[in-house]
Formats: sequence, C-alpha cells, structure tokens
Amino acid sequence: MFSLSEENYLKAIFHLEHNYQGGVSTNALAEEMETKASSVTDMVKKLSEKNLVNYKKYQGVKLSATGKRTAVEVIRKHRLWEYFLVEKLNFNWDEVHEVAEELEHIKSEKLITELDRFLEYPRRDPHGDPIPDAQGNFNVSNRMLLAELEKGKSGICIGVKDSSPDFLRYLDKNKIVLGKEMQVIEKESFDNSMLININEQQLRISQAVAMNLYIKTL
Amino acid sequence: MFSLSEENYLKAIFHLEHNYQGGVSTNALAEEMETKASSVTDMVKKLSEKNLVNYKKYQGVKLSATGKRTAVEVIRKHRLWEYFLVEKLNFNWDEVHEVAEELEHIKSEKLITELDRFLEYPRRDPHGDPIPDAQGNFNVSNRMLLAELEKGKSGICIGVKDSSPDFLRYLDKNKIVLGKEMQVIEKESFDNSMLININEQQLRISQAVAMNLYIKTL
DNA sequence: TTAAAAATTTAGATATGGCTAAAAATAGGT
DNA sequence: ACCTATTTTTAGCCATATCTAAATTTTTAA
Repeated sequence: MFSLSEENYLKAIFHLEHNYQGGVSTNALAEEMETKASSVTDMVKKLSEKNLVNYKKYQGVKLSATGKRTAVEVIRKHRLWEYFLVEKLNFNWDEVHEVAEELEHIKSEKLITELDRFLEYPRRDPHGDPIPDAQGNFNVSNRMLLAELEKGKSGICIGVKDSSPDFLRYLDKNKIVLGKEMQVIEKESFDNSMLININEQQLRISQAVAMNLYIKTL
Repeated sequence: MFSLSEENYLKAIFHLEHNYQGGVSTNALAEEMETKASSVTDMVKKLSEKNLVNYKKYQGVKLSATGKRTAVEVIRKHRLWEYFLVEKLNFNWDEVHEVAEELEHIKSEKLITELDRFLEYPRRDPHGDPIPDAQGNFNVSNRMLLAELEKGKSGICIGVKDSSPDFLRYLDKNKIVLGKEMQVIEKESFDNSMLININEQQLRISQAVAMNLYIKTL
C-alpha cells in the first residue's frame, strides 16, 4: 500500500497539525522527520500526487481524509504494539518507542484486529496516549496538565506529554506511575515548581515536570 | 545492522545449502528470491564484501560463519513469530508465512528474547519446523517422510515439508494435524498412493502428499 | 515600499536494489 | 578438442529516498 517513508511522513504531519492549524510548514516537518527541507518538499509532492495530502507550493500541507485515516491507522498500530511490549513482554515504558516504530509498519489487518482482541481492547498506551479503535476514533477524556492544577486540588496521573526515555526514567525513579493520585501542597511562584503529595510522601516537582504530566481531576 | 534484502538473501542461501553442497548457484538463488540472476550477482558481491558469504566468480556462494549465524537468527525470529500468530492471535497455519516474513526483520534482541519466554520456549513452529534456540542450535529429532514408511508401520505426524497454503488447507480439510498417529494399511505400487489409518478412519493419500509429510516412528 | 532575512523549492548528485541486454565463462555432447 | 547451450557476469539504466547548493518566493522590518 504505502511505503515506510510515506507512512512516517503522514504520522508526522498528523502530530504537527495539532499545533499548526493552517497547514504544516516544510521546515516544521523537516525538523520532526530529522531530515532536510528539500527532502520534505520532494516527499510532500509525492504524497500530494497520491491524494494523501493537500499541498500548494510555499503554503504547507494538510492531510486529506485518506491521509488522516492512514496516519491514524499507523498510530493505532504503534500504540497497540507499545501496550503489547509492556504488558506481555516485560518492556519498560521508556524502551518501547523504537521497536514500536518498526512494528507499526507491518502490513496485515488481521494481525492488528487479533492483537487488539488478544490485549483485550486497551484504551491507552503505556504513556497514557489514547489508542484509536478500528474505526479510527480516539476516546479522548478530559485531561489537563499537572502544572494547571491549583493548590490544594488533587488529580490522577493519566499520561505524559513528553515521552523521552530521560523523562520516563525520572518518573520511574520517583515512583510516579499512571493511575496514581497526587495533590498540590504548595506552588512556588519564583520558579513555578510545586510540592505534591504522592505515595503518602511529599515530592518537589519542577515546572518542566509539571508541564509534561497529564492528570484528570477527581 | 543488515538490510531487509541482505537478510532475505542469507536466509535463502541457508535453505538452499541443504540441497546444493558445493556452493549455491546464482540461478538457484535467483529462482528462490524470485529475481534475476544479474541482481543476484550484484547482491552476492555485496554480501561477500561484508564477509557474510564466500564467493568466487562462477562458483556459487557459501555462507560464512557470520552469514550462517545471521541467517539462523532470522529463521529463529520467523518461526517464533509464526508460533505467536497461531497460538496467541488465532491465525491458521496456512496464513502465517507472509506476516512472519515481515516480522522477522524487526531489530531488537530483547523483543525476541522476551517473545521466546512469553511463548514458553517453543521447540517447533506451526509447520513442525524446529525453532533454533538463542545460541542458534536446532533440536533436530529423527524424522522421515510418510512416503518412506513401510506397510503396516505407524508413525506420528510431526511436520510438513511443503508449507504452501494449498497443501496446509488440504491437510486441514482431511483432519491431518501435527501430533496425530497414522498407520500405513496398503501401498499402491502403480501410483505410489497409500491407504492410511488416521482418526480411526481410512484415508487415501497420493504420493505427492506422502512425500511432504514428516513423521517420527513410535 | 523595498531590501534583507527566512523559508521553500529546484537542480543535480548519491546509495540501494532491481532490471534488460550483451558479453564472457563454463559445461556437455560428439 | 571443439562447438553449442547454459550459466554467470558486466554494463548501463530505472526508481526511491536521500543530500547539498543554488535559485526563488515569501516575510519582515526599516
């Protein structure tokens, strides 16, 4: 159907569309894909010829309906495989991304249908990101950043914004696990760090951390 | 490490080495890879430069130690994935090959180590072929073709030589399953067909079938 | 409003893996 | 031994997905 590169471009455009409404710029896409702008232009033309994106010179790209559907399918596969790796194969959540990047391109509808069933239809991957269902629907629940939580209020940790191994290992080290309840004891206006109550202990959290943890309020 | 093409060539050479002792010929390899002899020559040169095969012009190729190790690793991955697909994801044994051809190239040692553990260290894939262990050792048991079994003798079906979907579906249709005991009632010298006792029923088997079923004697 | 800066595209090149057609080497039969 | 048929290799070309460097368009700011 589509090449590995094409699928990766579609996925990248999908992720960037959240931040760039009026079309994803060539440079933004080049940075996301860790390649050069000229390579992006070439690929974007190809995707456009295949009607996966809408593209006009110097105007950036947007996914077409087909392009979006394809991107969501790849994301679904990626997140199901991540869940499989953590739940069945003892992977830690900071080491699944790379392998899932490869597994997401395996072409077999039955494989994914059956994997989904085998995993009992998980709703979120190990980082708390929603797994779209077979129809491409995300089950987006209301979530907010820990940084937005007011002093005294509590929430349950449901996901991470940054899922770099460094951050995930920081969370492991501090026993911050998805599903855990946390309460804001104190906010420091000087550096926007906060003191939270978690695991029946107090923990100081920097702004950088609070800006990258999703919670839902009780 | 190695490209998808390189891995597929190594696998093909490994399989062909059983029949062609003195080096695998370019044409044989071309047929196995479903490509042209000229393309094979090019690739074989590349493999030779990487010391994965020993190659001299017009003399065919043999795997080097490294080449053989790599080929066996790929075969191990292929067969573990086939087992996973059948045992965990409800695939039939005639539909696993294509998907396993893709999965076998995923690069992660941990993935395979953990998959092996998760599957509880299976010794044979769904077609009865041995799965090499992490050290690359096949646990080859003594096996023979059903066609070689004498009249009156019994054996247990342990594998298939031909694993084409057509043949596998023929076996399904006739309830010939790995692990089943079968006894030769009569051999017809005219066409080398045989009458066997299996599942408490008599069944007529053509020479083509008997030449493609592995059994072990009791 | 126009010149400099930034972003984007084009042109031309590279590497991989494959192809066709032609040349070269080997193998077989007499 | 030699001529022919088969096998294998070489030479030159194609497509994908990259890259660098140069050209072009858009944006910004004086």
